[in-house]
Amino acid sequence: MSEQYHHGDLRRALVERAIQVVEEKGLEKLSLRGLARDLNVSHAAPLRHFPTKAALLTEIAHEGVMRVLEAAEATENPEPGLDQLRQMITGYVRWTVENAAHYQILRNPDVMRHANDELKQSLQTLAAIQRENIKVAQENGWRTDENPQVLYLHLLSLTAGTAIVLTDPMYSSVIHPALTDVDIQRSLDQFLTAN
Amino acid sequence: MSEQYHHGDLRRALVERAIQVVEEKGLEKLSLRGLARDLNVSHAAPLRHFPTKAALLTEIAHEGVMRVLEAAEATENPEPGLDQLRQMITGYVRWTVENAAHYQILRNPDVMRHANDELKQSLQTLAAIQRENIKVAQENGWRTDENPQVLYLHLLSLTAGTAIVLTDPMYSSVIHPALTDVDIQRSLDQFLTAN
DNA sequence: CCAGCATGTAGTCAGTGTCAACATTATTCA
DNA sequence: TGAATAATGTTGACACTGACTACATGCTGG
Repeated sequence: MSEQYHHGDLRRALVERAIQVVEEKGLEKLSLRGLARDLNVSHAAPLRHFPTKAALLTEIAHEGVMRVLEAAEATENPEPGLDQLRQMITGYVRWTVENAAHYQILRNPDVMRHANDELKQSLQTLAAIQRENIKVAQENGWRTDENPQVLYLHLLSLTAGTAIVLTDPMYSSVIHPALTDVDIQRSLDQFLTAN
Repeated sequence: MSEQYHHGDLRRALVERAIQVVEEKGLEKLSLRGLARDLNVSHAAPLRHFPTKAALLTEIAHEGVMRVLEAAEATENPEPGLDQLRQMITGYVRWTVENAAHYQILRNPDVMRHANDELKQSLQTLAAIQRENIKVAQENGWRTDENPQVLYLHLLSLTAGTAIVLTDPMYSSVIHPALTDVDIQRSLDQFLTAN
């Protein structure tokens, strides 16, 4: 058991501690050297696992998208069509609310500027699933005469927007604190149940 | 005409150059010292106008919210009710698309963490106007039996979400490039025209 | 077993935000 | 008007950061 020199799984520890730091102190306060200190490791050790700070954030973002994908796909008894679409949206929003800090890293514009192919690919996959669900819902009679592109834009805006409104400090002072899960679901359903 | 020592209106120049830098190079690359260099002024001069970098961003954010407010209120022939609501949403989204860099600063979580009362107040004003417009629309027969809180959450999510989807690089690879203003309007109208 | 690789360390560099001490210009009011 | 004072700008410093290099240590497979 090498207690001192080698950490064990520094790579993993960096990712987890980074998310924790963003929760506690905000993205602004996240630094590689700070992480190194927290993990009792020299200031340059993180660079052995991530060549750059942006690479660390990219990895975290990629992991976030994968988790969102799981959450959006974790539908119970997915009755194809509108029901599946509904569960997907709800799953997405639920994950972002429960992982607000992780989600904040994921939607940092500077992360996307350095996005690697892996991250881009996972975003494409998420988009494909969303488009497919819209298609199936339309085949099952939902808004049959609406342009799928328009429906996709609306779906994306509503899910991302709801996630942000519920997690971003910018909106916390403006959103009624007594908002319940039922209210959130009702808001999302405005889009789904309308004909 | 003091050409050398005094700048003239350094405060204003800092705000404008900062927005420009974010457009050109991203928020990540914005630095007070860089701004000072660009404006041919010593590295500490900006601190005479903004005690901290966060204060500069806060000021820019505040100005942004004020402009959004104008854009959201600039309704032509505002027929009270749904029409006014519609024009407000469209104005908001249009401004964000035309001022994507400015909007990006505005919704930086780290800005909100250091928000001053002025900024908070302007956000409250915007929220009040949105709520009021919903109330009037409901009084004029739109979705009369829906909870106003739910409608407000939905409105906020849809406008913010649409703005972000259309301006954030994260979504540019996923949104169809041939999306027209008409498509965007149709997406927003999903919420408004439904009964 | 030991050669090579993965991982960690120490030292350094340029760039940054912020502060304090000082310099210059603008403004106010006796 | 002119001198005190406020506003604005400069210089120099400090601690912190991301990143690079050279070196040290531990691990693993031929």
